Amino acid sequence: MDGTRTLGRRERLRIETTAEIKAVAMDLMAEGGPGAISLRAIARQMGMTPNAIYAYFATRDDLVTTLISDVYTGLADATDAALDAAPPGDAAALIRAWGGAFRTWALAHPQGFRLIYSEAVPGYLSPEGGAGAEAEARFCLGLTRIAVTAWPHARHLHPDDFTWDDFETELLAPIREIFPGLTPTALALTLRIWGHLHGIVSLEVYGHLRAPAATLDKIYNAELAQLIRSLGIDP
Amino acid sequence: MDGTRTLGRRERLRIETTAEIKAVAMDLMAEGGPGAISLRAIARQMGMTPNAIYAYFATRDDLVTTLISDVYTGLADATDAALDAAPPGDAAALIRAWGGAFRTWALAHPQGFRLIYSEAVPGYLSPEGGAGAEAEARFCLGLTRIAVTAWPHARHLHPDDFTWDDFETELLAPIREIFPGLTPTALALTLRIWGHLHGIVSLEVYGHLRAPAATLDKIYNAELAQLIRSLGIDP
DNA sequence: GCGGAAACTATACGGCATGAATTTTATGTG
DNA sequence: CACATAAAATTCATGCCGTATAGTTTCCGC
Repeated sequence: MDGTRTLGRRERLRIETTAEIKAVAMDLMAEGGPGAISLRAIARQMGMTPNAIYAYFATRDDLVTTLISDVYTGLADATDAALDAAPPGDAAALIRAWGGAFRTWALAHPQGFRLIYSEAVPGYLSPEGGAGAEAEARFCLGLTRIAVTAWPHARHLHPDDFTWDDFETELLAPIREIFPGLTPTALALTLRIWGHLHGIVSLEVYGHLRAPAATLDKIYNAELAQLIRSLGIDP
Repeated sequence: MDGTRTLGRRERLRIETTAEIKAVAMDLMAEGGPGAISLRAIARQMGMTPNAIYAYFATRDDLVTTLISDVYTGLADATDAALDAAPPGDAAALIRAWGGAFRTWALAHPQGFRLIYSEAVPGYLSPEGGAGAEAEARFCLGLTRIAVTAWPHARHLHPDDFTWDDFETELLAPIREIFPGLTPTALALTLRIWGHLHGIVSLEVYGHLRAPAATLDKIYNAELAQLIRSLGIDP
């Protein structure tokens, strides 16, 4: 029995309209930034009354939360796919794949980047735990995998300053289950690497790095190269 | 003759009111974030009509631009002061001073950090060249000074991949005048270091780094320590 | 074919930035 | 001191925004 078979015209329409609302919202965001997402603009675009949207999303914030989740999922999909396409044991290749996918995605979806990382929607308050929490966890898990893969080469280069007490156990448990070889210092390193790449890409996306595009490519490649070196991996 | 002596009551009041508008706007931002900056809220707080503010700032965006400039100036003052208080030739001390001042300022002024780095004001569009451009230049100049100071130790650790052609000359000229010893690769390194620290602090300010405050301190200190090591400086 | 739910519209309220016109207020000058 | 003038502030209006409430249409399952 096919589950979708039982969908009546009603629920099919509902799904399609929901998708259209999100698609129009994404379009508005793509040109105009996250702040351009408004129920009235979406309704105008769709030839509807603003209030009709309330049949699909309880509030504008609910819609934005869904968008953040979708967009972050897209980012996590991109980095995961890059990781899957790289040779699993080759830490340098994993770094180049993940790092490249991250920046490529960010430059292709600058407004999406702003949406998920800078609360750029006027009155929006993200729900507890954050909007794209699940996707963000998956996104970071990829980076953690890299750190775990590289750790045998890297551990002697980094002072072993951290213990598991430095992290909150409820967040920790699922990660340690997936990566039994993870150490506290490797986790701290993971967060720092995240920061490095996030920072460079973030400055680039927001236009603070006033250099030609080709130079920004070189700078990011230099960053990845030094990251690989700093993890004690042979080029 | 004292220049301020010639100020009449009128201009003194104007200056005071302008200052009060900015102060109230800062207060609103401190509790409620950059998005809470609204002319009506400011006017309410001051017991005025919203339109009265137009006598002091042409538009809300003008006010925001001024605020960004003020806030960024505060950040640049903080990092400059830290740099001035450190032993000039000691690159490791400069890094710890600058990096520490940067993060300390960001944690003390999280909403200011959001204001200057993430365009979090609803419909705000920053003018050409960016709002806090002068302060940002000064802020980056401090970091450049560190890179220049450390470069003799660091240069053999970094492949010399960059040339002056990689950067735009009009932005470059004033910097090269201040730092005759600056090389293109050192400048690229400066931007990358900016990215590293910006990214870690940014993730922390936005709550993406879900770890206890003490751990975040340790992570940042580990970052500064590794930065010093990666520049070939003895501890 | 009929009851009820889902989808949608109409109207309204309060908040926002801002423009134009107007009144109030203070200043410098005759 | 009185008055013209410019600055400061108010009032009124327009057009955005989210969203609450109430009413209407449409379609599905029984």
